[in-house]
Formats: sequence, structure tokens, C-alpha cells
Amino acid sequence: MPMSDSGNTDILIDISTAILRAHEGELQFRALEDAGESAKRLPFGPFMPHRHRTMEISLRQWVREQVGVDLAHVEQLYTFADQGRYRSGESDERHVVSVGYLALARAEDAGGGAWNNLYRHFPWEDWRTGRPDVLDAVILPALDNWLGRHDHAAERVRLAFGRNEAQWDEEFVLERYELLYQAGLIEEAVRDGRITSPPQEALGAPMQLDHRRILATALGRLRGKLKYRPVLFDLMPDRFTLRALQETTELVIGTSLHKQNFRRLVEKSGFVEATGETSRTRGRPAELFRFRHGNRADRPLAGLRVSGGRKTGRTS
Amino acid sequence: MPMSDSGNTDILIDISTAILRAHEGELQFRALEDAGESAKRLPFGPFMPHRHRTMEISLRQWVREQVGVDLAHVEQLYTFADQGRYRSGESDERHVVSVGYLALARAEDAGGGAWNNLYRHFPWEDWRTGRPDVLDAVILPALDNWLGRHDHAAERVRLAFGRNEAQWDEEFVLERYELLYQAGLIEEAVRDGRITSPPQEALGAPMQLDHRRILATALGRLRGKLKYRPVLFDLMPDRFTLRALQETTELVIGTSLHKQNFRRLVEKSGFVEATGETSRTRGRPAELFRFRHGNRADRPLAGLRVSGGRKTGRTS
DNA sequence: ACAATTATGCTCAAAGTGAGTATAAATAAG
DNA sequence: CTTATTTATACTCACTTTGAGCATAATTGT
Repeated sequence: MPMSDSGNTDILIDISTAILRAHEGELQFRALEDAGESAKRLPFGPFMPHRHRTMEISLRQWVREQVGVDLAHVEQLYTFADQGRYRSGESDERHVVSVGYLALARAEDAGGGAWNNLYRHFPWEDWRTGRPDVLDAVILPALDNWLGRHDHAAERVRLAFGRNEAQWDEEFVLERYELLYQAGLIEEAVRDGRITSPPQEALGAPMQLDHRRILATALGRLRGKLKYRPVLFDLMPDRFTLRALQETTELVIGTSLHKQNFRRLVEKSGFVEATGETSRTRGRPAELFRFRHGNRADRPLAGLRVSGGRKTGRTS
Repeated sequence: MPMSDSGNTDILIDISTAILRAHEGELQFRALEDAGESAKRLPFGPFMPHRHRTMEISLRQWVREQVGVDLAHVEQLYTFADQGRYRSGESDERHVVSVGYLALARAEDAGGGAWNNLYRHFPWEDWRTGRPDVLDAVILPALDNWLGRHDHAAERVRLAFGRNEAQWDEEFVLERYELLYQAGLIEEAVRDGRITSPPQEALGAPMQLDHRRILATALGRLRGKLKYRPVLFDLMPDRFTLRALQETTELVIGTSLHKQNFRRLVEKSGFVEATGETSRTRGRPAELFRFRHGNRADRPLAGLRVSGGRKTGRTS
């Protein structure tokens, strides 16, 4: 944000989109592959301000036409302009500013193409079956080692990774990723020349450019938004059982929830209404619900906040 | 986000910053005035990617040197790229993308210069002394009139302005501003040529470019953030009474709070610790507190959420 | 018919929240 | 210097929310 030097700076703005869906028990994102490059990437393209009125409009259209996905929810995440970071090897010098977007799609509208399990890139974020082993086995020891030389970051690590009296906050996805990056535990940090020695063990699958950072931002934002806006339903089909809704919720926030309490929470929230129909699965058939378009007092689903509670796991 | 057409698009990125402070019972922002232009503006300047590593770093430095304010908290808000909106009269065609930032300053670090009362631009957002008259006298009737021709927006109006069974949500500052803009009740809409007839009555003081929109985004973001992060303290001096903290809180969220409950909430949150000192005012001296740097389990201050409760106002 | 499985209803205690009463410690006024 | 006024702080109480679990219902598979 400097003044002066008003010359032509030849800035290129890229829009990169994390398109998420819930499918087959996985939280997935739309991934693209490039020849001769093992790391995946997000759909992205240059923003041409003279051809599109707003970024969101052009993004929706572009994703539908080029990626083949109909988006339900679209939300701008962050504009990254860090120099010297996430520069691809042969990049031209103009690739400077990237605007990240989060988009949600229903599984039906998702078209073909490759969808990747998001947690493959963030294994430490999936607590559904309990605290991930990689945390105590790899991450925390490595961070401790790093903290020896950078102890000013101790408080950040404490908060982000829920040590000592701090609670694990599932929304701090980006903060955790950034710490791992700075500590050189992320392959992208090596690629960017941030760190000399390669990571002791690759943490999660790397991606091109700054796309893993955008994914981290997207996951954190979505986890936060869940609690006060009905975005979940943009991942759900038209009709769904409460069980399916719970599974999608668990996919996103990365923990498992108490079934009866989840039901109570959702029913009282006024966000759903029963259709008379039922769905047959293995056991007792479940009632099918549908999203009720905000006709009641939309209360926040604050109850989705992860319990720092006592026992663990899911009941009966 | 279109593909192809990779030509030189000559994009200019502006960074505009809403710098907020709490001072003399007002929530204020740093305003600049231009000759021959009655509307105020925010500090802004072009971003030169080749000279600064990140936007935040350059913003802090630039604000200190050019605006004379030491910033406590800095946070990116949103990147606006709408064409045809908020274009200044004599603008050159390159002024396209503006990145909005929220920054908080302590009153002591604020230097000289002009500070404006933020609610002068958003009179409908200040509920501290009760529901603002302008809502029922002007805004809602005008919106109803507009809805006659645009009834697809009825649900948005209902949620944003808390009609029928919906609650007024103090965080929806931007959504309310955008609706007023689209309904042509905001002077900026006339200036942008969005609407032919001038607004029946100017709602709040206008600003240059899209700066009122950025302020709205800033206020909404800050109101939201209060509830789960200790940003409040970036508006407070080193030591403060709980009363002062409450007043600042009320300034930001725009409602008045129950004093005893506020005290309980803050004390239990673990965010403050008593110094032994006291402050003298008119009545009984109050204990001075200081921010305790996240050494306890940082619990969200969810209790700051505005009560949809029964009675009104502040107690005793 | 019975086991396994999934859905749903209900209870209960602990914690959190809205609203108020009561008391304490100053200053300003008579 | 005694009293009214003002502000701060402590405590109560009813009500709601939340975490956890028990109990029952309605299916399918054997």
C-alpha cells in the first residue's frame, strides 16, 4: 500500500476456487492434474476485470462451463499477495495476486472430473475417529524442535494445536497450516525455498502453488460458518435424513457428534422440516427432511461447536 | 475468472483501510478529506507488489508513515472488483480492484488528523439508546415500496432488517447496506447511476468511491469477531475499568448490555486480570484491569451476542 | 422368531444466561 | 459532616442450553 511510483505494475489476478462436496463418506474437492506434475491443483484462471462485472458472477459461469460443476454456495475467502511464496518453478513474473474462493456443490450437480479427499492433504484435521496419531508422533515433536530456535511462536503453537490448557479449535485450520509451513514441515515450504532441509516426513499431500493454503482457508472458513449460517444444506441433496446431515456435518468439522443431541439441535433450529417420506436403509427407516428456507427465526447452530467435554465418541 | 485472453489487463489494486478507534464515547474511523469534495474517504493507496512482500506489512508501514497511526490489529476484509460501481467521476479506467482492510488503533496511538463518528454514516446501526427511529420512519416503508417491484428480495430484507419473526442480527451490517444501496436509498447509488430518482431522504453521510461499503464490511466483521476473539483489547488502553471495556463493546456492537452480566462474562472468560490499582471517577472507584495475554483457556465471548431477550436497556 | 441395526424419544445433571436485588465506596451538595 | 447521588461489585434465582446416557421403536438379515 505504498504511495508514489504509479507506474505500470503489470499485476495479474488469479482466482482459485476450492470447490467442496460431501460424497461417499468423504469431504472432497475438485482437483485438476497437470502433465508432468504430480501435485494436484485447484481450478483457477485469470480475472479479466473488463469482461465480467463481479468476480463471483464470472466465477460461477466459468466453473459451470469449464469445470462442469453447478455451484450452490460461493464465498470469497482471501486475497493472497505474498511475494516469494508459492511461486511455481517456471512461473512468469506476473503471477502475483491470487484471490481464493470457497464454493460448495451438491453431489448430484458435481459432474464428472476428479474429486479428491480433502483430508488427504490435512490428515491432522480429521478427528472423527479420535485424535490423529500424526499429531503426537510427528507434528508436536517437530514443532517443539523448531520452537527451540523460534520460541516467539510458542503461544501461536499453543493456541493453534491446543496444547496445555488450550482447547483444539477446529476452525484454526489455516493457522495450523501456516505454522507447519513456517516450521518447514510442509513440502511446499521446501519448494518455495523457505527451508533448506527437506521435511523429516511429508505431512499431507502437497499441492501446486498456494493451493493447499487456499484449501486450508476454505476448510477453516466453512467450519466457522457452519455454526451460524445454514451453509451445510448447500452440500446436501434436496431431501435427506438427519443421519446424513450429521455425517456431512462431521465430515466438515472433522469430529463425531452425539446423535441424539444433534437431532435435538437441528430440529430446534428451525432449519429443517419433515416431509412425510422415509428412507430405507438397514435398520429402522428414517424420516426424510428438507431444508426450510429461512422461514423461522434462524437461530445459530452454536451447539455444533466441538465439545471440549468429558467422554468421547458417539453414543449407541 | 475467464480463461484465455491473456493480454495485459493493466489492473490497479488499491488498498483501502478502515481504521477504527473508540474515543470519547464514539466509534470513530480515520477520515480524509479532498479539496472540492464534500464526501470523506478512507486512507488508500495503490499496492505495489514488487516492493512489498505482503499487503499487511506494507499497509502497516504505510499507515504509520503517511497517516500517523500505529495499528494494533490488522485484518483483510474483502476484495471488491465490481465494475461500474463506486467509480469516481474523473476516475481513470485502471481503478478496478480494491482490497479492503480493517485496522484497530488504541486512542493513544492515533496521532492527529480527522476522526469521524462511524455511526454518522450508519445511523440505523446504533441501537444503544433503543431502536433507531429512522428504521420505522424511513427505511422500512421505503424498502416496502421498493419490494413492490422487487419482491424476490423480500426474504433478504426480512433477515437483514429483522422483520416478522426474524431477529435483528447486529452482524448483518453489509447486507443491510447493500440492500439500501440496491433500493436506491443510499446517495452512492445515485452517484453510480444505479438509480434514476434521487433518494427520498439521504440515509447516513455518503463517502467517496466504495468506502462506505468497506466501512460496513469492517463494522460487520468486527461485530462478529468480538464474540470469539479478544480483538476488543486492541481498542483499549493498557489498563482499563470493566466499565470502559463495556462501553467500548457497546460502541462496537451498537447495543447496551447488562452491566453485572457483562462483568461476569468478562471475568470468567479469562481474558483480563486485575492490577491492584483503581481508577477514580464520580462514584465508587473501579478496579483497573489489563488484558491477560492468552494464558488461560481462551473461551469465546459468545455471551456478547445480543439478547433477543425481554425487557430492554441497562440495569441500575 | 430373533439378532442386528438404525432411528427416535426422553431424562437428568451441569453449565450458561437474562434479569434483577442488595451492598459498597467514592464524590457533590446542603 | 451528613446526606444524596453516583458508580462498582456481589449475589440470587429462574430459565435455557448442553453433554451424556437410557429406553424404546421399526426395520432387515438369518
